[in-house]
Amino acid sequence: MRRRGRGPWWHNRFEDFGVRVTEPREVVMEVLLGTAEHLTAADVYVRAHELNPAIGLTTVYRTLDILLQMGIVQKFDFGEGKSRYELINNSQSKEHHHHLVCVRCKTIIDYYDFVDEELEFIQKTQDKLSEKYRFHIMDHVISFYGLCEQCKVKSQG
Amino acid sequence: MRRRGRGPWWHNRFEDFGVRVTEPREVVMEVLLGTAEHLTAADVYVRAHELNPAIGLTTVYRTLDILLQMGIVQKFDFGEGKSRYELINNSQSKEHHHHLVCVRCKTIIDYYDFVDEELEFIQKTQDKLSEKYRFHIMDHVISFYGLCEQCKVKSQG
DNA sequence: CTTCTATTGAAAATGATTTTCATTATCATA
DNA sequence: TATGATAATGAAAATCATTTTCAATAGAAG
Repeated sequence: MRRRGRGPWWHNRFEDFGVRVTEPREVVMEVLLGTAEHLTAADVYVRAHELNPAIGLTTVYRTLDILLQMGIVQKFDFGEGKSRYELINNSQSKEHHHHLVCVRCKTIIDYYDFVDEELEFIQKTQDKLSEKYRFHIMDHVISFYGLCEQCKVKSQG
Repeated sequence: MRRRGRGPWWHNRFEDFGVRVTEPREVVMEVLLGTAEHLTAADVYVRAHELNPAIGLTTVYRTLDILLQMGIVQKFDFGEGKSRYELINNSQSKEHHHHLVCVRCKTIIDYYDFVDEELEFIQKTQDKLSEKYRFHIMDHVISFYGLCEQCKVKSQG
């Protein structure tokens, strides 16, 4: 699932999208591919910078936005005042997960469980939504909000 | 379902949460109760200001955060660079909805459909998550990302 | 090689949110 | 009802993520 023509898979995606494959964009992809989870733009910048110090923060922002529009990354906002990005792994993959957010201490727990039920539900909903709103759905986010164990205890005290 | 003691329902919630019921907080609640959908902090400020010009933006932010922690409002981030707030209506209510977000033009469509399937799925998942992560879940958000009709067409051109 | 256009990075601008801090309001109790 | 402790407030300043501007550069097509 790697090369076709001459380069990694995303080269074709860039081409299809009508943008050039450039050094900075390659580096940003490299960073995203080489890491685990939700990075902020600044995180990406720091790592990209290690690989190639010529790359600027502005370009990182711009590249992330392009990747977002292409459906290659997903953008999250957890109310931290900044966004986080991560590569989209197909919904079926084990990387797919969602979040439990504590509204008090703002802790975020990733959970990878219960994908079966989710898949079934998402499939149904997605199909209906696509049709009704003529929307091409590429991805989804599910987040639960509440109190983590510690904050729950504090509430009662 | 209104008064008990002397005041609207949220007075008790404030009390339970250990914070005072003050004029600015009442006004913020009034604004939220009197409007339809997702307001930014600035929106709330403007409206609160009309009702009582003494109220400051800082207090609006602080109040919204308290309401968030109490589970009275929900905070949304759609990647606009600012958050939006709205009162939480019970999941079963007709007000409950989710969002379709266009990653290209950033348009947001609220949808109110398919609550039945959702309720079933959410119930199951929520119960399991609560137990496994000892998390007290108060609310959830489901968002779909993709391309709206117009942007879909542009992509193909 | 030349031209046209996309891309880039630095710096400045923007804009939302938070922090600081002195003042004021509120509550429980003397 | 007066009082002292503490919560809440608003204005201004500080932060910090993100966007815009703009001149310089790189890449593709001829």
